[in-house]
Amino acid sequence: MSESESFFGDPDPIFADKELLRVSHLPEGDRIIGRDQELQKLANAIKDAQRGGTPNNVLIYGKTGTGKSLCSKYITRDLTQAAADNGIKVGVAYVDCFQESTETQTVRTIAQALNDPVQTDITVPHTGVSTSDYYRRLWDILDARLDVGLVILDEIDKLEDDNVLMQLSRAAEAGKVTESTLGVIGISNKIRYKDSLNERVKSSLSERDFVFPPYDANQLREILRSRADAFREGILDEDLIPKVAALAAKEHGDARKAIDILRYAGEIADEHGDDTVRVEYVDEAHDREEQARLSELIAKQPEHSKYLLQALSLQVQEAHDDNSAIPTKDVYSMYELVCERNGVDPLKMRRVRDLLSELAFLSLIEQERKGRGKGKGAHTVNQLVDEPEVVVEACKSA
DNA sequence: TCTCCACTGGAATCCAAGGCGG
DNA sequence: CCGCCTTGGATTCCAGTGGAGA
Repeated sequence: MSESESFFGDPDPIFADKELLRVSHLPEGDRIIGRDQELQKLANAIKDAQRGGTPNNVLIYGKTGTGKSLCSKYITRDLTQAAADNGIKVGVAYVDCFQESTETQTVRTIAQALNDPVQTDITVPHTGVSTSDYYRRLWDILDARLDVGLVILDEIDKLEDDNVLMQLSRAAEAGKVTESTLGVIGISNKIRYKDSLNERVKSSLSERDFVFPPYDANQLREILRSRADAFREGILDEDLIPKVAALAAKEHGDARKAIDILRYAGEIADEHGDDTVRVEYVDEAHDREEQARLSELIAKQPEHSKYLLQALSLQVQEAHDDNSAIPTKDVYSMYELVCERNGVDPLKMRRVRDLLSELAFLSLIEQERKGRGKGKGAHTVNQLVDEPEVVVEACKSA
């Protein structure tokens, strides 16, 4: 790559089209690997929509990185086009229930995604109106500009209550919408999710359910090869893709992880000024991937949760024992210091306990209740799941 | 086995931000 | 513009818990 000197610097020596290595990159149909059956089943479930009929509601299960979101997005996009050829207007709303976990937020997001203010003359404000108002606007939007609305609820198990599912799945029969119809695609990591639903929602929501199995090493290898165009010709070490695929297959067959590791390996080669992406970079790339995933999760947390994580990390470091469990009270006093250092007012104890149990729910920390003996009552101790140094680093970058 | 009491966690309440109808 | 309503985060209040020490 040294022959093309330019005032604007050399072209990227490693990547030809890095976009291909973004996880959100939606490949063309022939490039979704090893999911032909699943795509066909999904298509069958919702195919009525392309003639304006009501699609079946679907629940999809599978571990992270098994292509659930990808296939849902792909198939709904395909359906929207096929329907448009029949003169049927299909709208797709994608909701990440991790981010929009309350009923109000979910309805609002759906309404915003399906709305076109110019066409419907309906506004969907960010705050200030009641939940039922959001519902009413959503129904109006559906009737006004669509024949079929498809709602993808990703990480559906993170929803706080299932009222929204009830409303969505029964919208048509309850006469909320008359000119249009509605289908729901729910995506869950937890295979037992269905058991937590009440009977009515369960029967209407999971008319069909599918399980996406983890990718095996062969499929992962193929997936990685299909994205190898992201790199310049011939710079990948021969054993690189098989090694990354084997690593990811061992860890739950997560394709997203595999792609991320491949990208990091490329970046490491770039930093070393190396013109080959060597197989030796894989371990470091793996570390980076784990750190990045943690940072991403921590970055999504509220400000004070980050301070709490920092406080807990500091105490664990002070204790010189990565597995030491810190009582909530001690975490709180350290947290007050962290807040002071950052120039913010600390939250009260009660609120902090809520945030801590939320962090425990996300498996960023572990909590255990302990007794303390006479006159001491019960209390909770908190433990970091990850290395304190890593957590502190993640909090800083977030 | 009983008791003690700090900590837990549910519930009520407050507050800020923001839309809506009059 | 004003009063009223909604949501969601934070605070306040308080009854209940639970396990080591007696």
